[in-house]
Amino acid sequence: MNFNFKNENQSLTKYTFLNYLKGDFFAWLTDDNNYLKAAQQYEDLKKLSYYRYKRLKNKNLNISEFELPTTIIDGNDVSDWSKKYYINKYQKDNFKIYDFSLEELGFDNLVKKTFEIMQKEKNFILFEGAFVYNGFKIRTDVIINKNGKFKLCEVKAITNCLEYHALDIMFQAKILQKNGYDIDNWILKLTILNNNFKLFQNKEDLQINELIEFNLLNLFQEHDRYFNSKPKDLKKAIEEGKGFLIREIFNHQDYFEIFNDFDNFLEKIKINQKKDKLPKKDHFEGRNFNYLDSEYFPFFLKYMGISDEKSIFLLGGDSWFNNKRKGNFFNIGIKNIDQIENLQLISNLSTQKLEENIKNFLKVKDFNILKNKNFINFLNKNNNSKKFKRIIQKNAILSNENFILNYKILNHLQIYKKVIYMYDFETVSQAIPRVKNMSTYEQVPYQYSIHIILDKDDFDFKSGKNIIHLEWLAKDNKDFYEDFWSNFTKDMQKYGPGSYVSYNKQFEKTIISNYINRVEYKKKDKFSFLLKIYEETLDMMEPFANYWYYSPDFLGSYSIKVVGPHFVPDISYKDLDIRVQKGDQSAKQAKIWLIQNNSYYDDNWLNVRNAMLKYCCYDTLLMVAIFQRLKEFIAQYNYDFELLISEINFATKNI
DNA sequence: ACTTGGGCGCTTAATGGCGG
DNA sequence: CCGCCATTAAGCGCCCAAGT
Repeated sequence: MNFNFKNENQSLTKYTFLNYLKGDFFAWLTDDNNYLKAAQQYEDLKKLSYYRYKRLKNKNLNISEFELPTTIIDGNDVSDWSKKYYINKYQKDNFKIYDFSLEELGFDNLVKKTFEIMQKEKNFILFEGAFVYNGFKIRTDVIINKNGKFKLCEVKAITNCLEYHALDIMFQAKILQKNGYDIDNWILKLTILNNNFKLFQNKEDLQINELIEFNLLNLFQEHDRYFNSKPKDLKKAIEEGKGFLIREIFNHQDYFEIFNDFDNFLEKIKINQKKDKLPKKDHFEGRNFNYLDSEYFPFFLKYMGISDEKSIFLLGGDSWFNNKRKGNFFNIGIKNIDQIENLQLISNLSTQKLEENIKNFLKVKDFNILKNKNFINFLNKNNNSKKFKRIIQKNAILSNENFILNYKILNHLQIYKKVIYMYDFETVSQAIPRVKNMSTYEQVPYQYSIHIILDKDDFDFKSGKNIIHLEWLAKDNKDFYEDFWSNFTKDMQKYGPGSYVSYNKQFEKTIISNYINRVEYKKKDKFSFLLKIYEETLDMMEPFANYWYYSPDFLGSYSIKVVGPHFVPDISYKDLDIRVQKGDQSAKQAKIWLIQNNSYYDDNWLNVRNAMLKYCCYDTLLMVAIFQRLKEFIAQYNYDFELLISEINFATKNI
């Protein structure tokens, strides 16, 4: 490899710092200059983050809203409203307002301007102040000065705070300290969204933006704590003094050295970022293995020479196979799936509760357990195949064969009635809701698709025999919520009673229950049918989530996007409109449309709408296809029910 | 009378799957 | 980014027996 990168004008920001905590490789690659030059050599990198490459290649390129990730759309939205929140909150104090977010002076000039305000002014609110220390540039979301006392707030479009949020704001605090500010006497707060917020419809005639403003002081909350994971009740947890003070991150054992010897650490980062090629790597490092979730992960593996075929990183679908554990396995030399053969794949606790013969059975090595009749019968009878998913997963990969519990699947398929309604909701969630009575990040349904099988014993998804497709998509962004439900209620009864089915029913059930709870003051009987759907909905995901059918192709996943193509590889995304092809694009289109409120309703929207209609039928059609294939598959077998109900007789000679 | 430690069951934390 | 769900790991109080 004789390829050298010359790095000029590197950008050192708080993200450089935060990324470096995850690992030097990751930090190096997330530098724009480094990335761009590396991408010229490694084609994979271009494909992995197409928009990033496109943006960096052509700096003058105007990225349209359609190309912005939804997190950016929400981030900008929350940023805008947080300013109104602070202006509103300190209205009575008559503070001076400085907003540098739209200034085009260049960073150095902003630093000077910020410095002047910080020195001379008293009683002000400053948005997007600029500071620099030792080459590291930061922009502070909000700085408030009240009678000489400073307060720094970091605004996040989230409803809880984790360790990396604490690191984020405390890095800024450290830079301010190095600039000579006495941060020990500053108030440091994380400003987050209040998930109890509701866009109450107090006055009928208020426009949406007026309504948000009306509820504004309840939209945000400030606090100074972070948690290892999200508490069920954040408010209660804070009141009880749970969690950790963000200030204390300086004394956290993992970060103590960094913040105590800050200058030295910054130098280490600078040296790393200036390296002329990708840092060589043969093991995973960092304080955690979170960076394994990065979009660049497939590239990491390839660069480290890790083979795709039997890598332990293929194992997923189980919190036990978390990135940290897999990374640690790799570091101690367990790199391939066959090397985990001897590891205890079931927890001690689970093993203790098993019958002795099963325990012995699982100890056997070099034994094709997935084909063993006794094991299959044991799982068919005991409904606990999910407990053995690691074993199923590992052996399926090693033998490259499917694992099937016919009896379980047959039982599941027999529950379905003659007429089957396969339904799917398309929803959009926004950090700050634009639909009346909605709360932060609440999923708003704007589109549904229903495939109806008129006779479960006589249909075909390819010819369309006995298959009906119904769909609905909001026509404009005004008050579509009620229309959605009245149309859905009507369509779900159109061909009489039947089974109601969705994939991962929990999601659809939540959407329905949100609506039912919201309108309970209205006549109950009007919603009795929705309640019936809520209670009776079957889950097409069940055979896969419970490992009754497992293919090595699944790699631990049972998402419809993995299971669908396994059964019907001939249905593909190829025919779909380019505008809704990529991942979550459909939801993004709707989100833009909702956020823009009334301004976006034009011809462009109508084109997008047509594309969205085309896409929506895909998932429900897949459900019909999966149902049909599963039925055909099971029909091949002759069932020996005598065997299935007989005593499990373990052949001791095999143990 | 007091301390210590193992075993037990219950609760809570941590992780990652699913949908969007 | 959200909520919800499942599994596993860790923490806690409790009992009881053995030791000091």
